[in-house]
Amino acid sequence: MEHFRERAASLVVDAVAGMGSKTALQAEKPPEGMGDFAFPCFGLAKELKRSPAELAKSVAASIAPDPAFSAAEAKGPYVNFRIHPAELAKATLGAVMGLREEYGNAEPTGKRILLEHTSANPNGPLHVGRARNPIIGDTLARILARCGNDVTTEFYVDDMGKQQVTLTWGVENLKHPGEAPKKPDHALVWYYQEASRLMAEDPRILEQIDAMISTYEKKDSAIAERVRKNCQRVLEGMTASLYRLDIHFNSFAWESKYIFDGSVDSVLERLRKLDSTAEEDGALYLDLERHGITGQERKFYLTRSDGSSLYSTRDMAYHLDKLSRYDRAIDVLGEDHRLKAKVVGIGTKLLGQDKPVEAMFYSFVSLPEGKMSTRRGTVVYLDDLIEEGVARAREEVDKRRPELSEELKRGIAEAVGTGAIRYNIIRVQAEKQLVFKWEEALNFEGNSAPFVQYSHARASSILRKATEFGEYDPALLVHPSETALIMGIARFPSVIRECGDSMQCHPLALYALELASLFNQFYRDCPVLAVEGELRNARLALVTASKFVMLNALDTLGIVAPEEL
RNA sequence: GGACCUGUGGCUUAGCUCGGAUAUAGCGCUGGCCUUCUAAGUCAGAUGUCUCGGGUUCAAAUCCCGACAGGUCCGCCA
Repeated sequence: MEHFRERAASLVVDAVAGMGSKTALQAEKPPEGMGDFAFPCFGLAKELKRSPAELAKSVAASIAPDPAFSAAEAKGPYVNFRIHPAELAKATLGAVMGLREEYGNAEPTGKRILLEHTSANPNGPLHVGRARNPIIGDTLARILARCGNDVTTEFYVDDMGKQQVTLTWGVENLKHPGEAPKKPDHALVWYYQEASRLMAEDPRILEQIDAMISTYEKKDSAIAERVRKNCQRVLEGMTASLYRLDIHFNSFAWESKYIFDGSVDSVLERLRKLDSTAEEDGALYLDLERHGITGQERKFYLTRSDGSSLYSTRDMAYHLDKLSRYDRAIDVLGEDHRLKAKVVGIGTKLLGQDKPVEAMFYSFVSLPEGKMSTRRGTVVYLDDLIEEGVARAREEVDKRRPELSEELKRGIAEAVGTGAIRYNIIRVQAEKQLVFKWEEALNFEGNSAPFVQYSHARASSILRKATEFGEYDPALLVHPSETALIMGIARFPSVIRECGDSMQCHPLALYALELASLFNQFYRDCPVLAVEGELRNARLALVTASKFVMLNALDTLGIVAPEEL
């Protein structure tokens, strides 16, 4: 596709040069039925003082004939190119058949990227608000990997915060009234909620917890041990939930490590020497005024009066460590972290690290009745969403495919239920606020994962019934539905690249939907198994290619593509 | 009060980086399509002051300024 675009652009440049201008016209997508690339002539018209429509005509007339295009003509003030369908079919199908699962992948960049995501406080199970992070993070990791990078994913475990100490206090001082749930994150969250409640009521409990924190920060390894043990258990529960969504981490980084190994101390020592930092009552702060942040936000504290470190300071130590080991460090963060991330980046830069701290942000998911809060228990847990999704998918499978084996039905239900959840989160721009609604989160039709999975299954079904096919002639694929589908397939590599460059996932979800829709139109218009001879071979090749690209798109979204639905 | 993000048919949403020809799709609504490779599909139709007001431009959903609404942050918490 890019090849054709560049070819068209260069033909236009040549034609325009003949008219005495060096302006490079930008190709854009014309409306339906007007060809494949359009070059507007308004800018050129101004330069040459001629009317755009008249100019388009003379540009079109002086374009050299090229086998890649079946037409290059003026349409009003535009010069429109139509790609030769046979040429497009040949180039596109050839590429997919050669690369198969790798089609769409970019050349290796040689870059090592550390992608930090999820990093949820281990004080209870993941809820659907927090779930936006791992789903975006994992999808972005898959996109960046297909963009040719060597990607490592990491979960930063906050085992030093008040929330974790509160949880530990609860576990050590309270007794669960009934039978605790089996899954460790669900078992432990009660202690956190109950301890938070008691702490708010009884100042003596608050004192005890504060005392634990203070001892902990003086590098008390016994307390560290106790807190970490509980974090570890909650973490096991979280990773089990994410495992079901096919989300895994290459590594875990523990916040306390950076305290105990002295790296936070050394960071503080170096920060203290900077002109940008100052002290107030013994507390060190970064003056952000010269970094364009004014007003009440300008003093950003790095330590308390007693010299102990704060969260963002430890985060600087962590990011310096990441940047020293990788070419790029990217964080997936909730929008509440915007200022903190900016300051961490300022800090690492001041300490001589020129690589930026890159981040992408998402807005929160709320419930129709308001915000989600683990402490207050006003949440929908990710585990419940997955259970419900898979159960509803199972009902559909039972209804539609009663003849399938139990094993197949179970597999399809799992793929559809979890796929629908991932797709629903990723399909919208990350910066948009989301209100969680069951019927949207578990949508199985229209703009959804099952829609794409269904098209993939249709393709698989055709190929299952076809005998082997050998040579095919792409030039036979000239039906408008075939050409449109091939055009869609040809776009995949640039969609992947665009997502990687802009660190956005939703264009890929929308692309997968479009491709599936194009396949459905082809399916409607062009019988495959019922036609004879050469055309059948060519269409089987197109079905094969479509299946690979739907598979690759779904795989990049972390969604399973079953052979049957 | 200051800073950042978001505002597109009844609902959800793409397009905004890089201004161009009829503003994208889904849900819902109206009416069609299963002796034809899986109807979780498909076709047709209705539904839009692109939050509002200015400005720049031959041309603004898109760029600039100002309002308004929702979210987030502004703690020696995380």
